[in-house]
Amino acid sequence: MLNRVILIGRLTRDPELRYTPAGVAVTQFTLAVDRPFSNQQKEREADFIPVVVWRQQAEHCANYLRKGRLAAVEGRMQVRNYDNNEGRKVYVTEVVADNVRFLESANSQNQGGGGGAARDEFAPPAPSQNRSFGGARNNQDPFSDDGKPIDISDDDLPF
Amino acid sequence: MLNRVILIGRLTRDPELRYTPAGVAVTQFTLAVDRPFSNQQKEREADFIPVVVWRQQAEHCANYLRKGRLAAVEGRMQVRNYDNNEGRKVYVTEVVADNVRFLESANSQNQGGGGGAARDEFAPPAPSQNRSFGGARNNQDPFSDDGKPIDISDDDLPF
Amino acid sequence: MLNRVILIGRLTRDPELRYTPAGVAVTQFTLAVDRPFSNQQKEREADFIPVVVWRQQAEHCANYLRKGRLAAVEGRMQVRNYDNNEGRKVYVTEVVADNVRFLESANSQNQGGGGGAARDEFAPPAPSQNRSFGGARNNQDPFSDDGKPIDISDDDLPF
Amino acid sequence: MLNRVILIGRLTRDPELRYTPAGVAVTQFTLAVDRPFSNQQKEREADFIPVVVWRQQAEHCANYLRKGRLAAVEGRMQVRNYDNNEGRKVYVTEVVADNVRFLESANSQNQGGGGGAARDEFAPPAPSQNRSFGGARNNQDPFSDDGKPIDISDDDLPF
DNA sequence: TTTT
DNA sequence: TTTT
Repeated sequence: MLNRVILIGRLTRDPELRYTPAGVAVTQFTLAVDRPFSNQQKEREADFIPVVVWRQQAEHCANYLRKGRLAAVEGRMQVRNYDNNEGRKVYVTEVVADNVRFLESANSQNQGGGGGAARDEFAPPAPSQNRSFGGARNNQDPFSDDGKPIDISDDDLPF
Repeated sequence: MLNRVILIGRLTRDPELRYTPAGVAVTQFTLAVDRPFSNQQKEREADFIPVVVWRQQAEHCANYLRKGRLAAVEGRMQVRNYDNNEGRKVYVTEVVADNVRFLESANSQNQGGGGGAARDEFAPPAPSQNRSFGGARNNQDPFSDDGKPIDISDDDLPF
Repeated sequence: MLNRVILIGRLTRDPELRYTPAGVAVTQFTLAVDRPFSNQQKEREADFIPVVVWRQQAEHCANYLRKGRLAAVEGRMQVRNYDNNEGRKVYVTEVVADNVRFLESANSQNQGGGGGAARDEFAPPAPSQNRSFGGARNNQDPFSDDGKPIDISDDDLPF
Repeated sequence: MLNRVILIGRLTRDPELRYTPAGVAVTQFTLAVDRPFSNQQKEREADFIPVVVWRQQAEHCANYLRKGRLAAVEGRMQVRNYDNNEGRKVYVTEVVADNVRFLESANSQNQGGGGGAARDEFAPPAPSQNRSFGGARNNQDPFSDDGKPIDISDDDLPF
């Protein structure tokens, strides 16, 4: 009935932009959110929370976010499940974001490094005809490295 | 850095109260949270979100919440993982609540039914010595039906 | 940059539905939100928080909410100011809701009383041509009892 | 019953640290929170939201926040009222924070400037005996520039 | 009275 | 599989 999540944390990797068969943009990344206090102060701890962003914001995230950057995410918790290749039900919990704020600009000290970004971080997103074309052409499985099903479906669209 | 979740939904079952070896109360339940809109309006959908409550609120929840009741939960998202019996890492996402509100009183129409509740829903919680005794004696695995590890540890205490 | 409020409380009065000159529906009510703990446990305390709802939800609120009912409100804090009749700047803080949940149905025990509601609480909202007509004709000041300016403007529309 | 606010914005001025007669630290500042979209895109708009922080976090804020800095604030909305010198009831709405996150460190480009900060931003807070002494001695009215009553009372303590 |  |  009401489902609201707000997170501030850092990207563990560069975001991954994919497209559904119908050409809808979707970006995934994981946010490392430090816990307020570790139990016995042993080591510092964080929760690693998967985030999904759709449509125009997906492209903004892909263009302006990078590994290590600080971001605020507002959305809702979603629990999906599917049967893995051993016939076992696997549950996946993600935050479906409807609002992402970039809390560090690209000219901060925190460049994510690793060199050789082919993509200009400040270029506006490519025109949408191109994007939906490119998107439809992208036949890699979007979420496979998370053990999620091969094909991202337009049924997953949250709105 | 910031991690806040607010949910309103209905319990899918009666809450389960357990105790850590050190005698700390912990209650688990799952909240069914209706999604704002199903994609193609096919059938009604909900997210089923596991909630963990600690200490005094754990006992309040066990005493006053029942299957089917409406509740508001405020807390943070937590992602745990453990190795299952096939040596595979399993990820568990829960909401660790620091605030639970009961939005339906026990004398509402929505009793959860199923008859024969031995426990008086309006009785004050039993004295804590008894409870922590009983708790420490309870050697069933608390989270087993979710595929979580047998023993709940005091290391899981959020504060 | 990010502005999110979530409240659960009870209406202090029946909601008031008005219309802007352009015929956009807007409803106002005040939510009494109990404080978690009074300071010295003297008497029970609450915050009385003004809420504004626009468009379709405004009409739902007017139709289904009543004084005393429990509701959840999600929105953003807004601070307006205007010059009062003594030429002094007055600040008004409200929650502009984008999501209102009715936590008690009309057939609960909590009817708000006062007798003689002419409006059927479960009737669907009147057809929109009528409403916007009636709205445009309603030339009472919408927010006057709160000391707010006489005319509600279409400039106040949040989206 | 539930009252939660999360804001991200920039301080409009340096925070002001005061102490209650009993020596409890309290800091006030205003957060400028940009609105998601101005109505007709005329000019950019923001809400200016007063924030109050108590105890240890009050001192952290006074030490590490400055005008112009980005911060995240988590807390609850509080509506106070008092009678002004014309015998008129004035309502004051603030966010009582229980969690403040500094989203820009002091060595960012965004120094707030204005020269001559006597206080070292990275020095740890002064020892608490001194602080509560200094605090108790501070008999200026803490909130006077907001038109609030002269004396801040220990009754205002939220917990 | 307002911030980037 | 994880971020500063």
